[in-house]
Amino acid sequence: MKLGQATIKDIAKELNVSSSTVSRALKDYPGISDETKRKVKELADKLNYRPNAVALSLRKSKSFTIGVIIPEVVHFFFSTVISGIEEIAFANGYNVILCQTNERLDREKSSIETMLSNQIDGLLVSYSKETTDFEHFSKLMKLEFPIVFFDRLPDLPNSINVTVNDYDGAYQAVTHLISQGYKKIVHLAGPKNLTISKKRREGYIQALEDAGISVNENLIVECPSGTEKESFDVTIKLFEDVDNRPDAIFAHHDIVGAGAMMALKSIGLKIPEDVGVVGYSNWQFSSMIDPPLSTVSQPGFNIGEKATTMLLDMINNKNDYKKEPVHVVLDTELLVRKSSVRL
Amino acid sequence: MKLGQATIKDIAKELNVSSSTVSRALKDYPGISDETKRKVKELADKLNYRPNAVALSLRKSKSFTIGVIIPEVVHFFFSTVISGIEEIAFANGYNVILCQTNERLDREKSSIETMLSNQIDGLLVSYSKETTDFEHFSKLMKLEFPIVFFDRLPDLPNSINVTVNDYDGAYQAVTHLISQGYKKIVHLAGPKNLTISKKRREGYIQALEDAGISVNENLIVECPSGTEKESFDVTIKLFEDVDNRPDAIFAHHDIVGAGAMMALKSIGLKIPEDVGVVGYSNWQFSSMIDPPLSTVSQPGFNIGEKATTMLLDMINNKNDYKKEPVHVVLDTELLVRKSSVRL
DNA sequence: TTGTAGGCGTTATCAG
DNA sequence: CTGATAACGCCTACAA
Repeated sequence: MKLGQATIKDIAKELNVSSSTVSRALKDYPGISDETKRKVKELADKLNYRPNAVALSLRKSKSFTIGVIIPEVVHFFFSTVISGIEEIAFANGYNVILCQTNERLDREKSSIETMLSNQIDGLLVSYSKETTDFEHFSKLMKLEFPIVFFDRLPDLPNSINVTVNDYDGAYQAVTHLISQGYKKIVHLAGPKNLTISKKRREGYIQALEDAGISVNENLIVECPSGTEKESFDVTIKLFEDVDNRPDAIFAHHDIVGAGAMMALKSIGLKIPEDVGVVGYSNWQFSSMIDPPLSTVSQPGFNIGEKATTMLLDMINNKNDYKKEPVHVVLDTELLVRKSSVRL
Repeated sequence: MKLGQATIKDIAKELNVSSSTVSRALKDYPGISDETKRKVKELADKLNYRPNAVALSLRKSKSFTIGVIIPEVVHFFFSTVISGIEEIAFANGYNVILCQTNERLDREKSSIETMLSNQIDGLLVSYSKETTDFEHFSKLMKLEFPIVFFDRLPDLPNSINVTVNDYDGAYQAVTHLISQGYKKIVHLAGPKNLTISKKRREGYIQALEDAGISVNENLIVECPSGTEKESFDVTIKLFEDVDNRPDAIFAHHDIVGAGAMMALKSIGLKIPEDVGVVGYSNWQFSSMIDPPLSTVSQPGFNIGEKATTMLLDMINNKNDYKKEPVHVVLDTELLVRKSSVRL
């Protein structure tokens, strides 16, 4: 800010009027002579006047800025969500402050503190994998501070949530595998404390039960870190017993699925002939790997849009979400590709 | 901000001291009795006092916020850069306001206006594909407003720049292809107005010349949008003439490379036996496609870190970059995978 | 139609 | 050791 930005005062001084007159002229208030308005606007233009949003924030106790807490930008899914958030925020004159937690709770907490210091008007949150206690959120919610959670939902009453139908996505994926004749289906699951993981697991279990296949807990293996390497190792282990191998994998996201595919190839198993694989999230790469990975597509952009729209509604009291818990569920879509089709 | 946040005044009133005393006590100024300090801090704690960063910004004419302008978050490369930016900013007590331009100039301009209104202390920019005139930047630079450009560099004297060595990356990639015996190497190039495109093209040309291969302009085809579909179509066309086909492709990024690979497969050509392919940027998917795509890896995270470090130096006058144009060039790394190895 | 004064939360300066 | 005051830029009730 060495910009030497012109202020209302500067304009007032030069024109020999008061700053209130300038302020009003700039906003086309009634009861200002056209002559004055013209002069003021002209000079403002000439001086390249730009209202100081910080002063405005202070004055109005409103910053027109929303905070976004996400685990990691580099996750394709989250980057699409951010796009949606940005779009709506921008269209409504709001700024977006971004903080990634890198899946760490301490980072999450301190980011929120900083954002609050900066007087954000509301918060969009997808919390970290380390977060199991939600008091830092509930504290704010009790004070009626606007928060919308997306993708990862807290175990809190009255939270406002936007997710996809993870249960249904998983159910569809597993049902599809069953329809292709796969019988012994592994679930490479996500961290237990995430609702999305729970829901996907439930969908997996229900699909099996509805097909009359008994659920074997040994076939549900957690891949908490979600890296390719982790799922590679887990998969190798699962397929160790040559006489008793699973014949399909439902992975809780595409990277995990891709890691599993590499493992399968490395031990000479053919996809989809020997083993079927379905992932989750429709990452950018999923259609390009070999064979193309079937997956459950989540509408990330829409999630961002919807969550932001709701948050702005809350901020501007257009809608009273307080009366009941709200949970918007967007539909997933099963994308069937080669990795899971053998009929 | 229905938070009813406690202010210094509140503390002062409750303790029957002046706000200046509270302010000083909170910051451990000398000349405040330990007793007072204790009381103030205790109460501040109890009231969950949080300094109002907006008021501070106004007072100090400094917001501890930097703006970031990028084309699109969903580009893997940019998301890694953001990670690097965030990391350094956060570590130094700075916030990050993010705006994506979606490759549109009007959006770029208005984003900058908004950010300036919000009194950002500096700007990190990778401009849009539509941007050919840089006056909206040079205007600010003349006023000594701190700006660091990364990845896409403007045609401006005295700009502070961080990029990778695109020329060298391309040179290495093409030299590698030549070393594998490929002779008729296509370049699927990026938009002409981007320096990165120019540099990569130059590297491509130089590598050919150094190997004594004459450059055929028909083999340099622009893929401005950079989508899979576009490069698919372009590739199909390039290989139409069965008797006179190229035998290798150097793509200006991995998506373009992947699109080309799909096209090659669709017309029955084998990679790398018939045609070798090298991409650029090392997208997440590149190691997972079939065959794994050779590529030039750019250190996105490091670019973000470096650019932010430099920007903060400028903001805090720790370093005087004004005296001469600065261009930090980080090294790329050629990742040789199956798509380009046939010897 | 315009001006004056006060305040949003904080801190620097000057005065006790 | 502590307090009063002014100022950052803007808006608005009240006054003229």
